[in-house]
Amino acid sequence: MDLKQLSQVLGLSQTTISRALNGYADVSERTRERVMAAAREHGYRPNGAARRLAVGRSEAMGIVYPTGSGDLGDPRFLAMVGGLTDRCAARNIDVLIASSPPEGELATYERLLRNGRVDGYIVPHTRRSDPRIDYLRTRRVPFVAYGRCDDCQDIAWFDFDNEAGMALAVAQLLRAGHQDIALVHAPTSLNFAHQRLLGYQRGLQAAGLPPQPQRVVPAEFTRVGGYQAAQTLMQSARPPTAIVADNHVLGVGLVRGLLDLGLRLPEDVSVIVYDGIPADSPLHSLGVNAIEQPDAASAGHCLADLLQGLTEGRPVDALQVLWQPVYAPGRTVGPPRGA
DNA sequence: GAGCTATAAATTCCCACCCC
DNA sequence: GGGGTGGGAATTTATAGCTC
Repeated sequence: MDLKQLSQVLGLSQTTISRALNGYADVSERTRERVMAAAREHGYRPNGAARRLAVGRSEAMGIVYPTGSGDLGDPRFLAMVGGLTDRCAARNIDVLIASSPPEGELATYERLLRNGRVDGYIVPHTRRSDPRIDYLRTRRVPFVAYGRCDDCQDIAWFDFDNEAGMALAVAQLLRAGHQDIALVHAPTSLNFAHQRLLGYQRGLQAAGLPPQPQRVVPAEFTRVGGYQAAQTLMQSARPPTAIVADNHVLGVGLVRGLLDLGLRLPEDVSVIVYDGIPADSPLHSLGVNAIEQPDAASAGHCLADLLQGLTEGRPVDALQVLWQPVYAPGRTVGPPRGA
């Protein structure tokens, strides 16, 4: 049943029915109740396409992820999306996930907007200099960055304190007696990797240790990257006594690589993985020490709330949220070998 | 084939009507 | 006269159908 048919059933205009159902104050309570009851009885639901046409909104928000990033196999990303979807669904907003080749991301953002498919965006995996953010800022499209960038004072964002988290990891290893700590990190064009590198340097500096650039190993943002980094570090003439992986994708590969080299954790080398080993990995049972960003689903809720705040016109500086990561003890940090 | 018109379904601005 | 109530018409974009 459509609006026209419902209006014929009730003997009221389409206007009155629409306003009664949408909570307008200039409809009497008696008429509203009558309309609501008839809508329930006849199973009336506004036609979504027509509604979107009339209000000029898609009532959907988008996430564009580059193909090959591995996000859809990432339990943390999926948990965040789950939380985001739950919160948006309660507001009758859909979450549209679009994949795009990395070189075609901006075109995908543009296409979804032009076709009226989304009203706003969540921008994941922010980069220090991020053309997606520059584009959305120019187009004046509501968006929330999931992560910060170098120039993010005037945008809404949600992030974890990556620098503090990595400094915390280094402090834990120092406390266990390690002085020779390596970092395996994702490309520092990604903002989180840049901040975690700063945290690593800050952690050493706080302990009065000199910078150890030879212990900083850049890797591809893949499990293979972590695996190769394990070999690079541990097959060198003087391997480190401890390693921190700056994310769980690299971390899984790193731990697999260390085990394949016949090394014992923590007797031969101590390991901390930022974000931890995902529960769906066979390596999860090792109990790898971690820096954790608790409750990804709540992060999704927060992102939805920030986007809502943006569309309600709240000031941007009230829409910048930084959560603190925590240290999760495990069984892969011990005293340095030979100690 | 080009150009114009009608139509779809819902929202919403503006206004008319009714009754106290 | 004014508040409460409800209706007319414009609006949105894509598309089918019609005329020339």
